[in-house]
Amino acid sequence: MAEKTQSRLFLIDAMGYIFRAYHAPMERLRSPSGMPTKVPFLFANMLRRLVKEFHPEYLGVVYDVAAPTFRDKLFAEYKAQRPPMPEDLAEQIPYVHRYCEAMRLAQLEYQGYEADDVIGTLARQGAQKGLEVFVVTSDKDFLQLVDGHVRILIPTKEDLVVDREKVNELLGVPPERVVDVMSLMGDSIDNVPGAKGIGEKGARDLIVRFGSVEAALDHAEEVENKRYREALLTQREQVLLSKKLTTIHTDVPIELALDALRYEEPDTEALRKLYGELGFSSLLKELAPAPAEETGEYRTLDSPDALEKFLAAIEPGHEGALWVQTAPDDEEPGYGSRVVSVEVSTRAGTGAVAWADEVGTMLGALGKWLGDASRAKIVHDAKLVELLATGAEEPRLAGVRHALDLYSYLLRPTTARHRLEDIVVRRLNVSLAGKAGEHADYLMRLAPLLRADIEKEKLAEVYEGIDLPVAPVLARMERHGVGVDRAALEAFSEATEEEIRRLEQRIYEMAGYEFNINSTQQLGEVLFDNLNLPLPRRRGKGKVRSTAADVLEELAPVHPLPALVMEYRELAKLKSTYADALPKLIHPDTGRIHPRLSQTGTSTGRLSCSNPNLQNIPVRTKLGRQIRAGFVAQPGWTLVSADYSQIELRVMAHLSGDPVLIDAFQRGEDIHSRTAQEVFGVGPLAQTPEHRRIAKVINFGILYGLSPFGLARQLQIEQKEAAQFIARYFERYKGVKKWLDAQLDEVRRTGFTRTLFGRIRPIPEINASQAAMRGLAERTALNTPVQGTAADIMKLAMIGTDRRLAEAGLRSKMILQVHDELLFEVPVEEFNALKELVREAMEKAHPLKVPLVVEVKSGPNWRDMEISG
DNA sequence: CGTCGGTCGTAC
DNA sequence: GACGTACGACCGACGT
Repeated sequence: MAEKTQSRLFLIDAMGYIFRAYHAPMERLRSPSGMPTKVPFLFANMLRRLVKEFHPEYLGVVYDVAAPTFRDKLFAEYKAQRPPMPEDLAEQIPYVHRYCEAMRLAQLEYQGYEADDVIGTLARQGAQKGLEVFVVTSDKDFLQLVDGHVRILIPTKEDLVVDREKVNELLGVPPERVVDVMSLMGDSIDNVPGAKGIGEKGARDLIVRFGSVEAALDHAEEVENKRYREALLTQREQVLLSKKLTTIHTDVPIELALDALRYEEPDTEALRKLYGELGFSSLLKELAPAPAEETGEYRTLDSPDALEKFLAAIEPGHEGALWVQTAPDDEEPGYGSRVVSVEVSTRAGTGAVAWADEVGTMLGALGKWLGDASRAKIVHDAKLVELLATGAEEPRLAGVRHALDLYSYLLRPTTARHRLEDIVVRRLNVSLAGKAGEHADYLMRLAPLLRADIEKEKLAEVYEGIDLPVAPVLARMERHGVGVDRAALEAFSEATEEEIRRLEQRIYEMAGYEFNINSTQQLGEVLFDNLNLPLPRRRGKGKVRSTAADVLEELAPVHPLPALVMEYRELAKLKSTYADALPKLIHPDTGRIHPRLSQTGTSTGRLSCSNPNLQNIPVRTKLGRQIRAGFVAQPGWTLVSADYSQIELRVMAHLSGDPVLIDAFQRGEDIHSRTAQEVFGVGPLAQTPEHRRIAKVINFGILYGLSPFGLARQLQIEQKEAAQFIARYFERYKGVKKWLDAQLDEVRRTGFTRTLFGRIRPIPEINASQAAMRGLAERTALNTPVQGTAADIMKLAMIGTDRRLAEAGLRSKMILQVHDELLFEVPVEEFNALKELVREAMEKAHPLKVPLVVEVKSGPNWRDMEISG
């Protein structure tokens, strides 16, 4: 440890920080109970950083008191325009206090004095006592306090320390002149008027020239700039008043009581409780592990027989919890994961574990209970239990009543994680101790809590009717997997490798040297520094200039290199993401790929797919479609694809009730052509392909909440023209416009969107103060009910199709879902039966005001599919 | 040497 | 800034 020369005193401008934190863009941050928490969170993080980096010996947190101060008397309007504190800020402040208490920090407030003056006074006194003083604030006013002993610490990511020199750098004047500059500039936040017409630059120049506000006022006549001169001549009183308001007093009659400010070890238990309550899991992790808390009685079932007896002893009608434990290094268990133990529980506070040392015997013992639908079960991940604890044949898992991952997802679809550990921390504010049997115990404890929430939020129907019943369907899809043609993918990889190398050489030659084409930074240097190609306006928001496809496309007419890079990128993408990656995921036992279809991976209710993601296999370009040819049916079977035609636009027709849109779909019209007719007023016969193309872009854009800007960019037209198209669209589809407006209204009021089936998505950003964030929230609020309703319908179709397949005794297998498409692997002789069965199941999944239309195709692989019937 | 945010590109 | 939802490869900065 370095020798300490001087003790350090930190004075924190709490209210200043709190206001800034409140305006930080983290609307999502909420406690498990739904209260916004960004203020205490950022405050805690700021202090954590500060303690870690500076090891303060003395520290005080200074607040303002809600009482009139001398400034109020001095200037009635001072802080007058400040609106009353927003409710969602006020409710967070007590938690800052609680945090400070838990940290055992001194909290200071003095009746009748503002935090500024208290801090100023304490800082001076600290300096006089020989302390090194840091004032933690982002308020520029405080820069006037800086001297040899007092510095300002601006709490940002890098925690900027401001000394005399730095003040000069920031404001262009030394600390003694800060007040003068500020009182000319004014401060709209603190309602310090300043001089109208003089901004930061003007203020600095005037003070540098004249030395003080008074001198500048006295020599106003000499100022050449007319605006400044007039301002000084006409606003003398206001400027002098501003100076009084800005000046921080360092002579408040208070006494620095150092002993009270000594930094002490925090009260870990209080912190733990607070972090748990607020859902600060990252901070919680940093604390020492929770003391072994009142854990249940856990025991070991040391034989399959004992497990069977345990399960048999569960009274009919009584719920039992089941946890399937996979290998600890298996972060995302799925098909093929190894089961190391199973845990069961019938009463909160108890749990029993059975170790699966003999593969299969343990699961065998479970079978009877698992398959008995009259025995209600509580599990975490129903799909995983189905996948790992049952075989391909009967008995399957039956009688699942509570699936906690689905509960968690339905309640908070935007929360990143829904692991049992995460839910335990969120709901019960403890972390698991790692004891065998504990998982099943917590399933029992949590199930009634989450179930109550589900009912309160009116989510039971979507749970019972959609998300729970689709889980076993997904499990069977994962288990069956998808066949791939390894040789075809490897051949593709080799062929592209050669072509990629040729392209690389040509690119290097053109650039004049070798570089990493995959690095946007290096590519940017080649294009914009060396070749001096024109920088596209306003692209690239970081330090790296954008080299995205649309930028390269714009550059293509100027130079041949961008086109080569685009070609290189297409090949490199196909090779690395698909051709090389897919064969690695072929399962050694089955020779097939078993992607994970996640039911809790999206905010809208869609599925997501990973390991690998088969929902983004190329289809647009000819080259890309070669990858698609790598997905094949086994001999004697065929692939069948059934996709919904325009499902999202149909959903919007239904939700909005727009008569024109409904009419178009009821007549079975080409919807893009109809939109072209509505927007451009040209009938189908007079339409050019261009009309329809634009109409198509508009139709899709509407679903995403597009702006004139976005439409103009995509269509390469003037923004004004794009705005006309949109206006025209809404004129013709008035019902759509009305519905979209009503959606926004509702989300602004409630903070939630809902799909047709009641699935919710919280959108707290809808009332954010930052326009960009609010804009995104608004578009999200428009898109989610449409996308989510379509997803719900697709899940219903999957449930119905799965049931009909079983009833019909067909061997055909549903193997994949790609949002509006279902893929099946079908014995050729079953094809005709399957085709009608699927069409029926999908088109009748749920009746809407418009028909749902399904197109069925079949073929030997996923590329060469032909329409049939 | 792992983690993580940024950029890019694929799908619907 | 500027059109919604995903997953994943790659780079490069950062921390150990």
